[in-house]
Amino acid sequence: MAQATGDGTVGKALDVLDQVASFGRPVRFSELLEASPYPKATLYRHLQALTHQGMLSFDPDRQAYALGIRLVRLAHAAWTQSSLAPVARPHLDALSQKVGETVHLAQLDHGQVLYVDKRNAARPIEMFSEAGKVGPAYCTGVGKAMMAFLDETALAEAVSQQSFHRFTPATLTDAVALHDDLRAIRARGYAFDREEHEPGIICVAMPILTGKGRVLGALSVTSSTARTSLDGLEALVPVIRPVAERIAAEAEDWRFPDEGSETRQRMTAGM
Amino acid sequence: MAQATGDGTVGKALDVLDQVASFGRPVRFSELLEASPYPKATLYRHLQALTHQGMLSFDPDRQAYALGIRLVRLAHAAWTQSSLAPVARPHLDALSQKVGETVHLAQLDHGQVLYVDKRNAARPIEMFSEAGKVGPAYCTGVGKAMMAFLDETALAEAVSQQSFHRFTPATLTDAVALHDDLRAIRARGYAFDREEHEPGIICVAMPILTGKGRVLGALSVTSSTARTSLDGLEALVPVIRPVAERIAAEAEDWRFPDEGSETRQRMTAGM
DNA sequence: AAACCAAGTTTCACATAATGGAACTCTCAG
DNA sequence: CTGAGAGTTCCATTATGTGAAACTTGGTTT
Repeated sequence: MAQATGDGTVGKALDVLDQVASFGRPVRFSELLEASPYPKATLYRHLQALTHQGMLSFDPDRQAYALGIRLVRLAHAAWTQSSLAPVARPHLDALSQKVGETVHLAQLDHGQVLYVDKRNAARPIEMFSEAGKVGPAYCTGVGKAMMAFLDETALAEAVSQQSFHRFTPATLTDAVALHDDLRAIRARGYAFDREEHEPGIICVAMPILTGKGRVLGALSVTSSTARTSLDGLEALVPVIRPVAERIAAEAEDWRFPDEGSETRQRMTAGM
Repeated sequence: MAQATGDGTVGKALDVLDQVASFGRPVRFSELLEASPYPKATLYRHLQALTHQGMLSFDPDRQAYALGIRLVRLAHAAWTQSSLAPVARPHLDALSQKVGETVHLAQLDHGQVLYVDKRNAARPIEMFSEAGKVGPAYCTGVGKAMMAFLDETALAEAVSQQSFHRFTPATLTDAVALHDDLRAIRARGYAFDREEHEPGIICVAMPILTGKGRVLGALSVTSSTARTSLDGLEALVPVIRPVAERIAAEAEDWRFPDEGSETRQRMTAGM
């Protein structure tokens, strides 16, 4: 239901791409065929096209399709040219340093939370293996912080995409409970995760909003009930809020440093 | 000439995607139109479809298109399910620790070198802003190490995609010189970068090959002429080679830990 | 305020390109 | 050798993408 991809051929091809992604491992043609709404020939040609384009790679030994490295290249570009993530980087460094806790930066993607950066007080960030992860929106601080400030239609769509799986006793398991919490968040200006996703894990999350109130992303500080409490985290709000505001401001008037924009040929500095 | 995208509608749409990427910043419709081979309406519909699909994002304030965050999500999946990068991770850690120099892991993508991971002896890895970068193949250690072990047709294609720009006096500036070096590399089993890309920067690079001799990627240790010499780097070969072999072996019989593969809904562990 | 202009969006007849059933080819197992 | 399963190609049908041109919108000039 509500499969609703629909955007012509391109949409279908990207469907196939997602399908390959959803397996989380290289897949055989027949496995895809089984799970695909498309007939053999159609699926085949889409796989061909995507492979030819480098969006998929085909491992001839294993006879299996996997996601292609062109995606990594594109994502690098996406991350770099997104106004939010690169601008936020130094601020995340400073913030995690200051509060000594794990800091996340997230954006909303099809009703899900997508983590675009992270600072783990102790260990340094773990690259692609960490950033790029997605998680549920209805039971995470960042997710709720962002949803709370969506306009009506965007919110409705986002809510409809939530699965409301109960992870812990505190998980909000229906749209009504979620809306209540969102209302409170809107009034308060920031969100909490009260062990809603994982027992013992709590966080405060602050939305990152443009001057006009559009949601750019969210910022959170995560800790555990063993180390602190919700009150303890709330005490950090005066530290977190200005960081979020700063990031928003910088992201908004981020005028691109005029790099020579050669087509598809960005040189690296250090080999 | 040799624009050769060609794969039907999907290919064209991905062209557009690349075009947006090539700007390195959010772009207006008209800017794209100017640089696009496609007529207004066609370009417009492709942008619509891609945006709708989350491959592009449209910033309503700026009225500009940028790469979408869906790419980041897909790239995360690509990185995770690629057999090379995740398998290599601990080995890179160990290697950089051991040799105390910068270590790169790269793959070949359309004749260019794509860095998929990196360890910088001193500073921790710089995430998306580093991994995902592309560089020239003909004048880097990893690039030459990989090209040297391609089969004839793949090599011909890769060579044809080199730009042979002279970065330093040592840069190989034509196909003949490159072929000579590749022959030597094939004989020797590993490649050098003799300040060919950047003055003062040298490296040794080892290809990562499957049992059948297929190129999976390459591994390099980079340093500067101030700190060491080519001989000094060559002395590390006995350390590097087994690492490359180990990674190759593990990547080859990487049988995927059977995670529950829910479609498009991978849960995160720590909020 | 009216006229203008540029940027973006929609329309529509047409032609290209995607579709999918079926036939074909390969490879491997019995 | 025979059969089964997986993967690839064919081809008539039809859905889709195409692009010139008309239209709408928002901002600027006279």
